[in-house]
Amino acid sequence: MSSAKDEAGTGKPPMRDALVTAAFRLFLERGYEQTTVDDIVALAGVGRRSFFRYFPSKEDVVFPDHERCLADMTDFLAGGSDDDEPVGRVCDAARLVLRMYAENPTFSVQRYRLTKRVPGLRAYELSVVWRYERALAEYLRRRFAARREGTLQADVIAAAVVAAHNNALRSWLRSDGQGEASTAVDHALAYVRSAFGGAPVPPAAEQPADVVVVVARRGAPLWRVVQEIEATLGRD
Amino acid sequence: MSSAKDEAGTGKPPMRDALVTAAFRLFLERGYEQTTVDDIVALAGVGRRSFFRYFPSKEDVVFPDHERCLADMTDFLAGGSDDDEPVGRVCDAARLVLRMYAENPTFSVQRYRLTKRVPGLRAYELSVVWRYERALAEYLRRRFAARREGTLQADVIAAAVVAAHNNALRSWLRSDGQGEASTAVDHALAYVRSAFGGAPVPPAAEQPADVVVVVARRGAPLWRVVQEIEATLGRD
DNA sequence: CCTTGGTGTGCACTGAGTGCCACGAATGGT
DNA sequence: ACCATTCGTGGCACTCAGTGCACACCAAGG
Repeated sequence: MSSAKDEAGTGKPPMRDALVTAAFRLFLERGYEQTTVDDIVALAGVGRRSFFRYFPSKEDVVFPDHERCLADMTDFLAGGSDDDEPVGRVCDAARLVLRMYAENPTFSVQRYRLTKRVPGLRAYELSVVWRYERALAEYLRRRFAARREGTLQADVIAAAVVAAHNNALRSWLRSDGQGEASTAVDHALAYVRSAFGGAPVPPAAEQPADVVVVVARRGAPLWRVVQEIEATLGRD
Repeated sequence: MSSAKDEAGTGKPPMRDALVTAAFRLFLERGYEQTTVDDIVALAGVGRRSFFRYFPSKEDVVFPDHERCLADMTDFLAGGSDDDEPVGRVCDAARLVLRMYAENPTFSVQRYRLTKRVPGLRAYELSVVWRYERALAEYLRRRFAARREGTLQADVIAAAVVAAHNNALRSWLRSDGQGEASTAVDHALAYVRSAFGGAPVPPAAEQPADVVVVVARRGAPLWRVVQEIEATLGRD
């Protein structure tokens, strides 16, 4: 029904947006589980089959823009240079997600209230967040390839960045999107950076590191280890 | 069918175990998605309705013991005293999960291979891990209630502990359960503790390690670092 | 004997998701 | 103008997970 014409300027399919708005209208007024896909397509005036053409599952309609945001994040991480400080780069990547949420505050708050109440949506959100975390961790693994504990550090730092980001994001969502979201996230990410500070990346350690890692073979002479530590730590 | 008697000593229902073994036999030989619940109950020789009496969903049969482990973890965290160092307590709680995996190495490895290949099971595992992480975070939030950034630190540290634990656990699972799982997890958790200000590395490892990693915050007193190294390295 | 109560089972139903095919509207080549 | 292809869409039937309900069985106990 209605127009088969695309809106000028955007190449976006209007049907997809119609499904999202119809779905959220029903989700908000009668609940997620009480709304069937048939209800959504009836309200949107489209066939049931078309719903699953745009969204592989009913849960996907709740997170319509995350696929795009994930692609942006991977592009952002792939586009950096090797001179970037890895942890800072990952924090900037996390800010992309925040920006997406901040673009539609009311929508984000509605979705937050929905996912908080529906266990199935919380579980689905976890898989979405997990993909972001994996993207960050894979980037850090590449950057930390030279380190001895590179994969461990990459996984832990990625998890910490995501947790800090989500902590700030959720507090912003809980306040109905009042205030500037970026300041809270900056603050949370600063905490992570203070814990994992710019680590000593071997080739070019430009900025001073907060943490120094020393690896010693068991049986190595103690004076040699102390000498090594004093050289890097004692200067502070 | 079969015995209606409980096995002496254990109050476990035998039907539940029969369903788990039947399910895994089919999952391994023809895949998870290619196996229906009807197939499982047919092999186990029970009614279809009984499956859902023991497992709320098909995915739950893959993680039959996590509910119990989560209860153990919350009990463990609730049973501590206020004198405990919070981060260390949380690390010990994480070790409970590792212990559960290590109790049945072959089963754990089979399940790992399964969850790695099936996206639906990976998503379900995320929700399981999330509940562990929430238990750790809630504990830390209580312990950090006095701090100004208590909830942030609690969330970030819990996420880091879980990530470190999972990193070590997965590397152990990838090696078919060879070697001692606890050493890798101890190592990974030591990294997290070093990053978040707890004591550098409190307990000396029982097994002799080939390398000793010491992580020190810049600005920490040198004598303290040397003392820590001497305690672990010098004893050899 | 007839109650309870717990446990296992059969049946019918809802709803998500899929495969297949048919229809109509562009598009494109001759 | 004609046919052929493609694409977006809708309709139909089907599988399968999960649920509600009722019934059968078996214990203990009046």
